[in-house]
Formats: sequence, C-alpha cells, structure tokens
Amino acid sequence: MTEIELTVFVVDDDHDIRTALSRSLRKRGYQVESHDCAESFLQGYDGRRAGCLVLDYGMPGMTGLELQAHLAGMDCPLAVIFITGHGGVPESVQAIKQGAIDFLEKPFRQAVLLERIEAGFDLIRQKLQTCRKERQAAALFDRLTAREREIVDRMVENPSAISSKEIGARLGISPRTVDHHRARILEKLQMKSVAEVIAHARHQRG
Amino acid sequence: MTEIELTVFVVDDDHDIRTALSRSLRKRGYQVESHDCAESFLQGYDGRRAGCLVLDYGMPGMTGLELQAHLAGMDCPLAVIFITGHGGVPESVQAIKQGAIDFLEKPFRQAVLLERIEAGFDLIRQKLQTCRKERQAAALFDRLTAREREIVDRMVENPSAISSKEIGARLGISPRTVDHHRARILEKLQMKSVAEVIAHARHQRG
DNA sequence: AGGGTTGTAGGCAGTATTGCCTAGGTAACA
DNA sequence: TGTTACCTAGGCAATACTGCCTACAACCCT
Repeated sequence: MTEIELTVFVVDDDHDIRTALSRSLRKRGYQVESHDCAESFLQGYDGRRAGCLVLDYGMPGMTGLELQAHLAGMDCPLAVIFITGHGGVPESVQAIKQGAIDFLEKPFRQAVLLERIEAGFDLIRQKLQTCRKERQAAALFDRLTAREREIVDRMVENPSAISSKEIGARLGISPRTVDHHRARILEKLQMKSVAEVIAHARHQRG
Repeated sequence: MTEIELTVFVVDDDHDIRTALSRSLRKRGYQVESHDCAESFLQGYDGRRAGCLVLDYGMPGMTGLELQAHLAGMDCPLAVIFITGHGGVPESVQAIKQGAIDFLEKPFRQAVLLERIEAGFDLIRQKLQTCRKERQAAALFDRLTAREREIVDRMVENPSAISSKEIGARLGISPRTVDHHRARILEKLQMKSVAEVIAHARHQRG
C-alpha cells in the first residue's frame, strides 16, 4: 500500500512560533506548511490533504475555533491540535467537544506536541484507511443504473419483502424483470446473495 | 412510555457546596443524592440508576477523574459534569476526552449548571431509549438455541454463502436440517427473510 | 442511420426455499 | 420413568430463484 504523505499544518499569527515550530518539525523529517492566519490556510487547503493542524486558538480574523468548526463541516482528514496563549478551561472544553485531539497551553514542551502529532497521524491514517474502503464499496454501487439502485433501495428499506413478486408489485413491473435486474445487481456488485447486498448497503448508509 | 426517574448525583468533598447544590436542585424539583467522596457514591450506586453526576474533580481518596474512568468502564447511564476549584486546561481536556459533558470552574453560575444538567438528562434519555431498543432486539436473539445461533453466526459472518447446502457442509449436517433450523430462526425472530436476520444481527453486533 | 445502453418481459431447465408432515436419538428434569 | 426440549433428517408439493436464451421499445451518441 502506498503510504500517503501526511503534512503538519501550522497556523499561528505569531511569527516566532511559526518559524520555530516549522524549523523544528522539518528537522525531524515532517512535511510542514505554515500560515499566519486561518484565511490564508483555507485558501491553500483543498479539503483532501491529510495530516495534523497545529492551530492557535486566539487569532485576529477568523479564530482557531471557527476554523476548526468550518473544517469539521467539511469532514476533512485533519487532526486538530490547539495551542494557545490565553485560552482557559471553557475554551479547551469547547475545542475538545468539537473534536480537537488536544489543547496545549503555551509554552509547551516540544516533546508533548510531537507525541500528539504522532497520535494525530495515527488517527488520520486510520480514518483514511476506513475512507478508502468505503470509497471502494461506493464505487461498486455507482455502477448500478437508476432502476437497479431503486431495487436495492427497496430491498434495504424493507428486507422482509424482497421476493421478486413483492418488489415487482411495489415498482409496478413484472417479477421476471425484477429477477433480471437482481441478477445484474449481484453481478455488478460482485456478490452472491441479496443478503450480502443488503448487509453492505446498510453498512454504508448507516 | 413510562418516564424513568432521573437523579442528579452530587459528589463533592466540600460540605457547603453539597448542601447548597442539593437544596437548590431539590427546590427545582430534581431528585438529588449527594456524597462526600467517590467511594461513598460507588457504594450506593448499582450501575443502573440513571441521571447526571455532578462531580468534583479534586477530592481526597479516589479523584473525580478516577471515578469517571471507573464508571466509563461500566457503561452506565450517567452524564458526568465536572466542577472544580483548581483544575486547569490539561485536566479539563482529559475529562472531556474521557466523555464528560462539561467541566465547570468554581465558582460557576447555577444557571449554567442547570442547563448542563438538562443537556445531560437529554443525552441519558436518548441513551436509555437506544439501550431499550437494543435489549428488545437482543431478547429475540436470546430465544434461539445454541445451534440456531450458530447458524445465524455463519450467515452473518459470510452472507455470500447462506444456502442450506453451504451451511450444512460447514457444520457437517444435512442441508435439510439447516432448512429446519432456519425456519425456526425466522419464526422465533419474527422475520420473513434471511436478509432481514442478517441485517438486524449486523446492526446489533456492529 | 447505426450502435450502445437501459428497461421491459417471456421461456425453460435446474436448483433452492418453504411449509407441513413424520420420526428417531439424546440430554435434562421432575 | 415419563416429559420436554433439542438436534437430527427425510418426503412431498408449492413457490421462488438462477442462468441461459430471445425480444422489443426508448433513448442517447456518433
């Protein structure tokens, strides 16, 4: 499996911290990208690059918390680690509740940050792994035609009425035609039973 | 549906806070139970009573964090709200990561605590609801005999090989006997298709 | 105009499932 | 020693599914 390159994104309005962190992380072999504000980061981020976001909590303009909330809405492969000079308990509570993996008060020891970054990378690797599997499965379903998908939907919605007769009645077509579609569906999804199709589809859609 | 009585458990070594909170909460109609230490709470808690645990973070003996961790291991219907005099950011981060719904610094406004207690109650009501449904479904599966459960397991594990012949071969019994068991299974689970059984079983076990 | 895709539908043979019947063996239990 | 529950397994008939074939109409694209 090709290992995806993970990046540490550093977003902090404090120039000294940015350069210190960047240099230190690069020296340790990390791919680093730093920005002086949330807006600048967002401009260069496409929603697909993966890694850790080391994020200052209190910045002029869009705050770290706002950026985190915005990213959470995009469901992107980033683990957020807050670093803050003045944040307190309520701020940290909200950040963690919103999904940050940690909230460090400046000054912090680099060793702690490095450890958190590694933890974040692990998390993201796992997330990407899961995501990849889901995409593979979704790709199979995408090959179905509209009618075929409709039939899968009927079966998923109501697994107690999956006979050709019942589905045919629901869709107003001949049971024989349902047989036909079902055969295509099993073939396209590379599965051997309707039960398997339903199990997979449910797993995907929740 | 009978509404389950939710309790606010107050655990704090500070006598004044205990009495003030208890009185205030009781006045508002809450069922309150207070303890001066984690051990005392645990002695009286059976793992089933539901509600909110308003928990002091720093107590002599077992700390609030330790109590929370212990309760988390029991998967009990309690929403934990920390209150603390001296805790800081790292403590609050750990508490939230462990599943606390909030972390309030003393002194806090009662209105805030009340709001959080209500949020906790909502959460717990939802959890109980989900739990009830799961138990109902599990109760159906419990009526299966060992052999029947084994057959369900085979079908769940490998939904692409659910024909009587295949399962019979795996279990070393006649396909005809598998037919028999399957019929019993569908009858006992009140379902109409193998696909339905698999979908439900998967949903239950993850 | 021709070719590909999709949805529709039927025939036919082989296989699978289902419901309803019987029936023997074993183990637990009163 | 019965009784009960469970696992086993077969017969038989009705129903359903599967795989292979054909066929036609609608639509889109070239």
